Amino acid sequence: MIVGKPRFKSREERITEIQRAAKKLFFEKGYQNSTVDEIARLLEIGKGTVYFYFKNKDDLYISLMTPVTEEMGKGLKKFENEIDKGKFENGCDIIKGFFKVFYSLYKYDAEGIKIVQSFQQGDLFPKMSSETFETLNNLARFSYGVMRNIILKAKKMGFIKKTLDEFALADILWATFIGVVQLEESKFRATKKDHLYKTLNYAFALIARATCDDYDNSKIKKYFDLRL
Amino acid sequence: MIVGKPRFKSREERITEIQRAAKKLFFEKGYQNSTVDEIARLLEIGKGTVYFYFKNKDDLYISLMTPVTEEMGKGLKKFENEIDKGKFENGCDIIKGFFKVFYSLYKYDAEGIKIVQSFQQGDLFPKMSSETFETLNNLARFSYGVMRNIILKAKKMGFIKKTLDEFALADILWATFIGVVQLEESKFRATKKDHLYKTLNYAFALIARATCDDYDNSKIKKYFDLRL
Amino acid sequence: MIVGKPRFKSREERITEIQRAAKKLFFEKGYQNSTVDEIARLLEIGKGTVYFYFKNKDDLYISLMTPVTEEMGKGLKKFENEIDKGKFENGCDIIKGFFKVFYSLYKYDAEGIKIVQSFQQGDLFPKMSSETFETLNNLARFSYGVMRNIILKAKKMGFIKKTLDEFALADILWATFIGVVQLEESKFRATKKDHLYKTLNYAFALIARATCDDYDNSKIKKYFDLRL
Amino acid sequence: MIVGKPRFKSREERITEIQRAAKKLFFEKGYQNSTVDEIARLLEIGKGTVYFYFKNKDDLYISLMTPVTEEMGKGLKKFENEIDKGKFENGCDIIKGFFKVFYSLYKYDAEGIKIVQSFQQGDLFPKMSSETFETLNNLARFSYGVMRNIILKAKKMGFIKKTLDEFALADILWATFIGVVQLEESKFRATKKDHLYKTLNYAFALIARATCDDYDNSKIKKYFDLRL
DNA sequence: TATGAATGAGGCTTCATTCAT
DNA sequence: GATGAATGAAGCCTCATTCAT
Repeated sequence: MIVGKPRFKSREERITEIQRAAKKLFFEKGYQNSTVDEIARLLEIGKGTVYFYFKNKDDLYISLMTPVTEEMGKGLKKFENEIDKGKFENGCDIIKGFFKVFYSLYKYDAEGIKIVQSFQQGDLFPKMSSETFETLNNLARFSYGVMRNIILKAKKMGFIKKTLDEFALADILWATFIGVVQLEESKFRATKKDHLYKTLNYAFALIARATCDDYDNSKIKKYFDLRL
Repeated sequence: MIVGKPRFKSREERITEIQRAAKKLFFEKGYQNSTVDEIARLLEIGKGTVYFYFKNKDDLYISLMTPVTEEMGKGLKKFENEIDKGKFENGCDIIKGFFKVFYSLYKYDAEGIKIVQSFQQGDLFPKMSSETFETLNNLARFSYGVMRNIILKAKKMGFIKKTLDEFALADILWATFIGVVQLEESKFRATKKDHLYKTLNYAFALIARATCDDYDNSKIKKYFDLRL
Repeated sequence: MIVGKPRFKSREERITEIQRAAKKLFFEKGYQNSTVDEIARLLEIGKGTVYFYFKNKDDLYISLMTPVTEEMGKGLKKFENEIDKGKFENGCDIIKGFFKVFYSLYKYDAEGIKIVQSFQQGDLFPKMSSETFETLNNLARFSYGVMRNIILKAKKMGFIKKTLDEFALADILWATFIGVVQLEESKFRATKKDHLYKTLNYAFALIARATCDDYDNSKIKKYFDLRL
Repeated sequence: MIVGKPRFKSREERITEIQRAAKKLFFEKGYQNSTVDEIARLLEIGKGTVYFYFKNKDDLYISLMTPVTEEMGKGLKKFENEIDKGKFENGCDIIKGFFKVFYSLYKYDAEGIKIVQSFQQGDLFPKMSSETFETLNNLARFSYGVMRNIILKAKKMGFIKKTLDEFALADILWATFIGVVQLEESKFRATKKDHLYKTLNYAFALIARATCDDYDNSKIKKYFDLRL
């Protein structure tokens, strides 16, 4: 049996390296169109090495969701803390805060977000172990919890209308983010024109205007830099 | 004239039948997890028959997008005509109109929408012939055109703010729809609770409030049956 | 995708053909050293064809046990019937009868017997579905039942000693058969000399002498053609 | 002289340790279903260490046959010596002597016997170097030689019939042992009831009765503790 | 001596697609 | 038109073996 020279790297390096390559491929061609073989070839490592660090292809795939999911939790928590410290002055500011957290997330890991989306689309359910499913769901639930808390605080501080439903609003904020990302990426593939920032900003400006009690156009102008 | 029962189903019938079965399976298990064999078995027809009517599996898959895409075009066109006939009285009404078109579309063909989404996510690009791609893109562009026209008309009629960007708004309407559908379906799989109508209605109510010059809460109440 | 010409055979033919090839390979090289690929190549059929008729490699393997197991049941049942018809005249005759059933089984399907042996050795337990396991166990239990019945009848007819334990004797008859087959095959591989018939006959002659009340050397001579 | 604890185990210790672990695994799950990794993990040593002491997996496997094969040779030789010293008084005693050697062998190393069996079944032939094959064959031939010698001596001493064929009888003794072990282990796996001793004893009692000139039931009773 | 990360040949299995009937 | 047996490329995964440390 012929075995090539092993070139050693630290566990962390390898894992990151493999995840990066996997993400690149998954992003370009979709999960099902990417093969483990290709990931290995891309890194010039053996196929077996991938399986040394990940139980199977799905495990690798799902591991890509964790960083972005955790990052979202962290970002939202930090956001909440800053609200507690009085760093936000009105509702527009709060909605802009959501925008910033989400857009940072996109900048941090666009591929990861795509994977979360495809996870949400349910294409992986049959293949996932129920533990993994639970882990991911817990992370997601945590983020939702923080989002709702933030909305409740904003209501209490009189920044947004007290009549708003924090469950619906949290859903809509996230859904809008995901929907716009998906749409703009699709358009980008066809036209090579990147309107993500602009459109996302516009969408959150609309939400700001709709949710803030005391809004006037000057605030929209200030926080979103546009006139509605 | 008396005619005996036809031994074979008509071309149209067969095609519809196969598409229905395929859609069901694709919806339940995803494209890659459904096999042509399974589709045929579901219909109790031979596998070869599927290939008689569709060039290949991808062709079948892509064909499922057409009805929903066309239906959207038709729905929006009809909407536009009704505006021209003066059937809408204000901006809330218009946004509610969009909601109705989109929600009808969902009722008409939820699976089809999922397929459009996965198309937008780019999972099929490598497999699609450029002609098919063009056909679908044209249908999509048509719908976008109608949406923008409607927004322009609403602006002209003074129903919504003149400062609004019809390109951004059309994107956001569609993105919000897609994002909410995806999110709520994902939640439905986990919780079996269906909040789609409620959340979608809430989202469009927010957009209505944000976009209509003259809104007051009574109109939101009237058209969306809720208080913001 | 390039697909070769299909050459059609009847379901039965194909199954038999595949089983024959598999048996040949398994016999020559053992289960684990035979590949599905090789079976297909041997028959000049596609690998997929094997999987069209057998759920998986184990299923194919296990299917090879059925004929020999059934044949044994049939052989023993026939033997029992003949005893009922008074066709056997003494204990030596009965033991010779067992010899004949077993040796015919070997002639009928030597490879199948080897597979039964390796099954008994437990190398397949982890891989077998519990239903298959049950099916095979039931067939085996049936044969054991018939063997014990025959022994009981022989006791009742005064052919063999009444003190004999039919459970132990049934076990020993089968164990001796299996043990001798295994040993002589092993020797055959090394020396190319086939002593199976001779040794098996000798072994059953010994058992005959040990179990029959009324034996004398002339009966051993008559039924086993040798002097002890 | 005071000596510090050795940091590393001695060569002999390591080898024995690895063999013990390997035997345990091979016995439980079969050769092909056991991995080198698992053996190493069981011992909490590195996989490479196994390869330091054994050329490869097959080498390790085959090495497991040596102790039991040697032990058999020793046991039979000791048996022969005792016969020479006049410690056996009749044929039943001799056959019981064989039983004792074989059953001790089983107690000494049941797993080893299983491996010898699978070797006899030929599952390892393709993988074995011809030197190893020769070594093992020589050991086996030696044991057979001793067995035949014992039988010849027993004949000369008038303990067993002079007409008996020592070649056939040696084969049958070993084959019966192997066959019963295999059968009873198989039954044990299914029923958890251990009848090995009982059945083996019964089988050798039958052989005793068949081979000894002067037997009467009291001797069977004395040496095998049962009535035939 | 001992380790364990790395390798890649090789096996099993799936399934889109074809084509003789 | 309709069928389904046959195909084989292609993918996933295992694991014996190596070798730098």
